[in-house]
Amino acid sequence: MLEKEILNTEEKILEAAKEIFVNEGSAGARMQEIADKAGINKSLLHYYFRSKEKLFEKVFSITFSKLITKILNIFESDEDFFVKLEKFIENYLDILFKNRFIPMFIISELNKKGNNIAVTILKSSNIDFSIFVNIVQKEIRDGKIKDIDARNLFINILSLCIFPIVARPLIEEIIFEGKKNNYEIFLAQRKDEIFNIIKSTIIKI
Amino acid sequence: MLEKEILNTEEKILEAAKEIFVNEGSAGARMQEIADKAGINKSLLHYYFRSKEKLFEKVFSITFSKLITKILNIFESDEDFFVKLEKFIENYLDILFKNRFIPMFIISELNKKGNNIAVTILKSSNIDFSIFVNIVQKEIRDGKIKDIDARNLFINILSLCIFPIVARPLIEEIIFEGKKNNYEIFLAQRKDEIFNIIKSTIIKI
DNA sequence: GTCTATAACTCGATAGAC
DNA sequence: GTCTATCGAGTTATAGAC
Repeated sequence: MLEKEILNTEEKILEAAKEIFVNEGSAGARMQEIADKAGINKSLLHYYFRSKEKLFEKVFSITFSKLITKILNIFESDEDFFVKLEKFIENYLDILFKNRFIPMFIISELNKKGNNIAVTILKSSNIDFSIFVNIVQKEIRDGKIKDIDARNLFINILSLCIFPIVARPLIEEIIFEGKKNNYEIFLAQRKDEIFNIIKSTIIKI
Repeated sequence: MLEKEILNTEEKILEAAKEIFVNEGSAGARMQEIADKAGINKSLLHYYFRSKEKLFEKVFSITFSKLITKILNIFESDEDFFVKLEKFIENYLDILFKNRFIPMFIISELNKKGNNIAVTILKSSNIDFSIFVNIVQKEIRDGKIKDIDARNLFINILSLCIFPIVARPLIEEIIFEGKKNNYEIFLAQRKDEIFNIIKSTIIKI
């Protein structure tokens, strides 16, 4: 019972902190704002997480590992590679669309100079990229796809999926003259576009 | 003479401010740091630009319009479309590589919530995207390229060029295990990769 | 665990001398 | 135009009551 109460407050804080940090960045976020959003007092934040820095560390770490897991695990089923690819693009764009500020947050924090907690977390996360490389190389060996560089494939997929989300304000304004609706329709239609582009880079002729 | 002195100080400030704002973001930047980098006193910043906000406005506006100009003007020559495309990718990747934090800065500031100066500047900049659309449509009419959506083409090119620069810390760590050199070699080799992908989306069969 | 009050500090901005 | 000194608002963090 007591334990549950603790978890509840802690979770409320983490949820609120995530929203504020993601929207405002580590430098722009205010402890007062996080406390307000969590419906608690400012000093409770320090009681649970000691400092703003430590709270940020926790939030970034959780948010980052969730995002990475979603990216790396999805190719691990036994289905046909092209089916997996299509599903991945479909699901991933949906996730990105619903969490549009997360990738910006991650990338932006990782690019900050100075002793960067985000980079420290990234380095200590030990992501195993070779899993993806092995899957791709198996497909190549089996003659299912062209002999391509798995690193290029990976970067191409992420670029085409993430950039339009991250650069949304720019695209919305320049291409769609600020019409939010048009941007969203266009984005939905882009799933096929992205799949076809990636397919054309790996398909055997 | 006096005028020249003014310009020099103003320029020194703008240059220093650009570096600090680009590296730290508007929220993370410190007036003291800008003053130090410009080799002047903090109060001089206020003398020239009144407030941090106004200084940011100036810096963002200049940086943004430089970037946009580079993107939109490059397709405006009379050369063959594929040649223009290849040159653009080549030049643009070089520019991005030398100014790796600029796109992150622009995109990051544009994504901030609240009354956002960056967005105001974007809206008032009146970028004419139709120039690009017209060029593409002419190529289509002339039978030089496939009947494609110019908006998709535009976003594909930018995605493939900008994302790898912006996501550099992530890519460098995940794919190249922190080896800076390997990332740079890989990026140089990607020029062809990007050109070939884009070419395959527009070439007539 | 949670709150109120407040200390300690950072930072943008201004006053005023030169 | 440029500098030194300093104010004052805003923020993180802590002390201490309940």
